[in-house]
Amino acid sequence: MSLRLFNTLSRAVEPFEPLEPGRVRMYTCGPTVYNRAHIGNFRAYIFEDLLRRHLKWTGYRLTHVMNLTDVDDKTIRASMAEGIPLKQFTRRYIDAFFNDIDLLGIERAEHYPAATDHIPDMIDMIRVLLDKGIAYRSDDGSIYFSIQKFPAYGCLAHLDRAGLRPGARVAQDEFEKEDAADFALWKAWSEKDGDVAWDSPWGRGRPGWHIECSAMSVKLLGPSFDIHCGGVDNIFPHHECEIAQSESVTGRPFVKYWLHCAHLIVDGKKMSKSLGNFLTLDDLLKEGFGGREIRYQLLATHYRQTLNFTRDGLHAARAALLRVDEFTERLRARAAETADALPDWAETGRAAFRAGLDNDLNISESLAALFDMLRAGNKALDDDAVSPGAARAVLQLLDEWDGVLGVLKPAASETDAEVRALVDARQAARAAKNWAESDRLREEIARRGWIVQDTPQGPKVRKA
RNA sequence: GGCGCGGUAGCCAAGUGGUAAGGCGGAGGUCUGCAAAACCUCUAUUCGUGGGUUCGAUCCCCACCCGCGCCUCCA
Repeated sequence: MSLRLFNTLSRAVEPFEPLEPGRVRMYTCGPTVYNRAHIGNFRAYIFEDLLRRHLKWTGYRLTHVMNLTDVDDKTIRASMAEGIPLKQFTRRYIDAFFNDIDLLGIERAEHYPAATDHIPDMIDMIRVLLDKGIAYRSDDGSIYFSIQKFPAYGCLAHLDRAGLRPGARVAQDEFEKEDAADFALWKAWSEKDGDVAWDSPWGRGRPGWHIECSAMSVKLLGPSFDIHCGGVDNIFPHHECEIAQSESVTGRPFVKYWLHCAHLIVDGKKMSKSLGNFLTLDDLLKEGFGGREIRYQLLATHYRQTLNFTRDGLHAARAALLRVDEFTERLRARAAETADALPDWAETGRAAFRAGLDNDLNISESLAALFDMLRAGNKALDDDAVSPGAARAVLQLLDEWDGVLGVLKPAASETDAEVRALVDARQAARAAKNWAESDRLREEIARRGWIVQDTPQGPKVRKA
């Protein structure tokens, strides 16, 4: 069975067939770089990372673009509040973003275009829309997209034009629009923008948010591409607007598969600053959790399901990963240099793992396959029924899986000389059956953050 | 008002018209100087509630209850 994905356009799971055989072009909405990203953002990026890795594992050549929104109301407001140039302000959060995704084991996309580097492309697109009579200029010099001119508007969100009820968030002063539902392609400069402005045929101003993604995706991936991802909140209006703009300009179908990631909640409640459960990666690292545990928890729930992020969940992730690590170590201790055939119990797991991910990235099925294999493998090791060549083959399989999950390999942890000396001293005490001294030394080692385990092969040390 | 999602063991979380994956936690056991880890066994007669369809429903249909999302720039 090959890959099937849920397409928001059809609201159904469809077989995945790229526009060009063997090649996938994918665009994912990236961060707005005005503050530190929160774990909800990372949930989306980790889902996209899983998709990306699985596509590569399947054998596709992949071009993945993730944009950086480095100009919008929030970036402008925040940089002006600090009194520093926009570019300098956003640089700080772009750096933080890359630092964070590294900590979470998120692979780099092929391109990270920044909106401010593509203003001319946006202007070109807007010009075409004006020429076609789809966009219009208002009195203040802003340009709007007329949704009346794009009958399919609403196809992604499955919203009727008639069903669009003006929400509280429609600014009251936007009287210059012909229709309240029209959206801005270009915003004329206003005092609030400070020195953030670009010249255009319609005067100074800046692009609207939606056109940024249309311009950069079409430029880097072409008029039609395979996959576009984002959080569910982007379905409307952002992605709806992208479709309207892009298809109006190119006359071609914009995106074949739209994939959207559900939100997460923290301790059963919506994440919000007022509830004090608004979490950034830094917050969790300060609490002593590692990027690997955080990645595991964010990864382990199916992407279309609301995820409940909890400290308990992080502890559960830590325990589960420890089991994986122990299993890997047991195999390593047994493995030969070269691999033989995979044992039956691993062959079963191999198929099940793959089937899970192919089924719209059903990670739960795949993790179940992993743990089923782990149990069977441990049993076989206990029974001394694993040949060195088989052990190597299973290690290779785990390596292959980790290419997709990005979470199975432990972070390298090197003991220092001091801890090693304590471990040696403890071994000496144990050999002398001096249990009191042995236990005291174990305490000593624990205080330095390490756990000693006595095994038939001698003591093993791991980070607490 | 419109569109849509979800309610499965203490917690997290899959799943299917044929009688409940997996993880964490918990209990007992094997092993161990003691631990730890690992392994074995156990831990939902039951899938929000009430009807219906069916030989059979957690899974399909209807109603209801509860929680949640979107309806113009929040992943």
